Amino acid sequence: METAQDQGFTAGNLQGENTFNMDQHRLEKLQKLTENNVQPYVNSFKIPFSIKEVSERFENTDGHELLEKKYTFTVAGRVMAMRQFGKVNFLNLKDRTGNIQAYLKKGDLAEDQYNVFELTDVGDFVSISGFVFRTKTGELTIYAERFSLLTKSLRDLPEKFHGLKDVEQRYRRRYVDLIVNDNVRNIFRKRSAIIQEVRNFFLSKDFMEVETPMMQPIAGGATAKPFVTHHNALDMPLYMRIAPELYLKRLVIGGFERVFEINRSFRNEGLSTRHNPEFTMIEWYMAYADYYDLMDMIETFVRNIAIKVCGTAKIPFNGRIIDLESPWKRMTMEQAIVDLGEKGITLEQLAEYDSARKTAEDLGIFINNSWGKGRIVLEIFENTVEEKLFDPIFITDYPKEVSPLAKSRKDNPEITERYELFIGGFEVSNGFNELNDPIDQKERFEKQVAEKEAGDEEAHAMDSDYIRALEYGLPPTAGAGLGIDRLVMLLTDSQSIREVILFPHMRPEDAG
RNA sequence: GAGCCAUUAGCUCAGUCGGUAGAGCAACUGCCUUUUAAGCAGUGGGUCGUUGGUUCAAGUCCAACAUGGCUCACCA
Repeated sequence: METAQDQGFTAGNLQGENTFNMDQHRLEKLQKLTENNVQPYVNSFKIPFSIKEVSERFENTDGHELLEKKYTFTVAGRVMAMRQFGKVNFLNLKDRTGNIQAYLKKGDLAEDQYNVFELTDVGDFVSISGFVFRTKTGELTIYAERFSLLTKSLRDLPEKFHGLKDVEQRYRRRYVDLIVNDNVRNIFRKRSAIIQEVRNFFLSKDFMEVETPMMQPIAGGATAKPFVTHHNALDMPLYMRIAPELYLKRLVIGGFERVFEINRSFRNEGLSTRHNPEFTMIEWYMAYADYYDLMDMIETFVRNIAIKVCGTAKIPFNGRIIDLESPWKRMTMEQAIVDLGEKGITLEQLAEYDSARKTAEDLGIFINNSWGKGRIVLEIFENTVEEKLFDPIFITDYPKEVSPLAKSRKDNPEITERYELFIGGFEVSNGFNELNDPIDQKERFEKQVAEKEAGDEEAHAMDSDYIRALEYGLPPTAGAGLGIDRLVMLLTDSQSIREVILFPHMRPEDAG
């Protein structure tokens, strides 16, 4: 049998280097185990039942019946706590489904197994076979008749009571965070459930799930700086996608009238509690629908997901309750500025460039000379209204100037048929009737290209193939994106996006 | 990119006016046959983020740097 020593992996030489700062006592135990021909890392171990299956089966069985019937099971998991009490020992075992207590008594176990147990630490993976009983306090417990070590852990877990709190260490060692902080585990379980519910909703509406390129020759579909990479064999630059939008609409043109993609996108911008360089969203496109249909869909599925995942549509967030249950408000951007923004602003002030600019400047908002009225109105909205939007609200009638891919209204070409959804003070979703006039689209791209040449790194590049695709004909289509990370933040009462991303981006630990 | 705050034992944290580094948990050694933040007695554990500076003397004061958090800017 190959031992740790054969692999040059001994306590002695690890202590000598001590590169990994492992616990010396654990290394000594590891060495003793290998000296006694006990595998500290077994190759394979299979168990028929999870801890939850065992504990749920007997949760209503009283102690007398358990002693009489002696139901015997094998469980496996990580040792989370050990309490020695004379010749008996209690340990808490944890697997993906839950916790159960085990009881080990010296003399009841074969001596060689008890010797292995004595070399076991909190953090090790073990398996225990025995019958189920209840302790004096009534706690369901496995009475160990067989014990084996499955995997030795060489590092101490954080303290049992306070756990791991240091935010930096929690993100850098998310695995430890997940081992000891059940609330963190639950956030990511909820995240997974939310994504499944989103997927199920669209599948149930006859949408097709697709995958489009993450590396693109032209990064389009949003206003954002892309990450750049390079393809060696083709000797060409490639951009990490900032949105899947233009590819998804090509698919609608190709006849897939209802498509969605749960996608990771990448934006080369600053980090914040609401921005991670890579983030997850869902985009969906639906032919023969308009942006009112999109708003109806979102309201339905977000409310239903909240009920399914949180058990209620009135969810706690940042010390308040967000009401997802009542019908969601819809309001035009200019009306929102008047009703919800700084007092004293009128619709008339927002109607013309000069008065809108003066209104903005009076509010201390910086105005670039190249901006038109639409951009100025958006700035006023973002500065005075956005953070106040706590309960869900759809803001509609976005200016054409800031909506290069949305269709203009027939009665007012400067306004697009578009909404943005705000919940909890930030944007969660954005959707609109898709611009399908290739000539109009080409003109808007050209305008963006001019802005790009003037120095705006976030302006759209010309995507000639997309124009060509539109020339074949895109049916009347509505499309939307919804930030999954932000939805998860809302439904888990997380104030930082990094709390809902398993491995948020960090600078290297050893920098400098 | 800017401002503010933090960094002390494996973890959670104290550390007063600048005067030789502390606690709890964890670990280790004993005792204890139904404990559960078990208990009792004892032991070991530190480059106080890094590098400079001031001072007789720095965890403590100053500066720079590193990492993180929050706020702002950019953005979804």
